[in-house]
Amino acid sequence: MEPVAERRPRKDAARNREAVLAAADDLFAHCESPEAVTMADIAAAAGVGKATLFRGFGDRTGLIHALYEARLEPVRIAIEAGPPPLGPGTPPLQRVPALLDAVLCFKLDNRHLALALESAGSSDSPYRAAHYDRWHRTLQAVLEQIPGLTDNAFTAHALLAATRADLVEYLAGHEQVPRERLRAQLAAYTARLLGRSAARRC
Amino acid sequence: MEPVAERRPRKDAARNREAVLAAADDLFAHCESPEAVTMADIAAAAGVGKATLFRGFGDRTGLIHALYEARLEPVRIAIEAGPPPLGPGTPPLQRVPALLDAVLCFKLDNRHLALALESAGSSDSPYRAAHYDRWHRTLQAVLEQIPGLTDNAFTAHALLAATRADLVEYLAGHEQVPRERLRAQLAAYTARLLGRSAARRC
DNA sequence: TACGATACGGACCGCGGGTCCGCTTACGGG
DNA sequence: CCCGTAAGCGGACCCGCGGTCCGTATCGTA
Repeated sequence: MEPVAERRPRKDAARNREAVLAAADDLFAHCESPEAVTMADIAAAAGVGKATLFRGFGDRTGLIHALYEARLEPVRIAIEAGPPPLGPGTPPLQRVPALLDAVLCFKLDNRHLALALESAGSSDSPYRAAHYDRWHRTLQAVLEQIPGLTDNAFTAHALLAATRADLVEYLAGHEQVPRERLRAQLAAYTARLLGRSAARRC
Repeated sequence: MEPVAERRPRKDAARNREAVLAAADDLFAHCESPEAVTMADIAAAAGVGKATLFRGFGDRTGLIHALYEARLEPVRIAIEAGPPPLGPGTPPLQRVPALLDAVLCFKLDNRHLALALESAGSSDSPYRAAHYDRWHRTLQAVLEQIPGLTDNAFTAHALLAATRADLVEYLAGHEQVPRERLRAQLAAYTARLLGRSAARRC
């Protein structure tokens, strides 16, 4: 019944964990489709036995989640405690587009990962993932501060849906839309939605 | 080099095809997750050998596509040649929300199918499917008719993203949002986006 | 009725996620 | 410094699923 002290892992275990994450990131980044990279591939690339993957991460989606969260952390911190326009203390009308732009940029920079995560099989809907919930709560909270809006929970979902990994991949990859153009379009879309809701009184 | 006459299939083949579609629809409808129903299950439920599935539909995604297109056809027809507010000849500002509502309702009524299709594995992005392209073209074309809008291709994607099957499933299933409320929220969202762009001049 | 073409079905295969168990290695106490 | 032990390792192994093959049954026709 002690507080149990949470024994820290052995040194080699930690080293292996890092090796696996690095190898997985690399493989996902260099392969066409996320499901083209198998667990055995990752284990081999990391110079490690397959069981080590499963012991360390539970299963395939656990591994992907761990990778994703690791890459996401800087963004999370910037949102929770960073300077404007991302951090708190930014006026809502600027923070909403800033949040969405951050999400979009993250997905552009980590297309392979986001894709691997969101297409991980429908057994775990992307909407039940912790990071989605964080983003949704944050966005909704900011929307609440803008007067004249309703149904902010839905609105937040709908806005985030515009940054879905496979859509981003389709537009940036298949349709070759340049990064800056995509960002501009999302910004314009957001602006139109927030509209003259509190900006310019008629 | 003849026009090849496209020999019609044998009677039992046609019957089996229908049996398979019916069985698959039923299984997808009654199972938790789309990937819980295997090809062998479908074959068994249809009283047919596995090879018959693959001969008739190519592969798993082919079968799901066939099912989806079959269920979708009435909606397609209503959009292409039906009466207002869905059909052509409707004023754009009413037709956009009508189109989105039709998509939403279809996905609500066919949650299992839409989910099965969109989570069919990332090898085939939902954005490369024929039906998505149809919807996107239609929606974009209608948006073009509304003055004061830009980036209509992106806007159409973003609006359609709000009706993604897994989002709909999450809201209607997990969050228990009632059907009419969802429809109203999507309508409000759309209306806000189209805003006073041509509705009410200040 | 007889015969070719078409379709059938279930045994079979390969592959990938996940597990098991005998061996190795880190690390704290003597 | 060495030893005991438990945490960690690895790859052979298992299982289930998508997809194929081929001998057999059925349809449609003359």
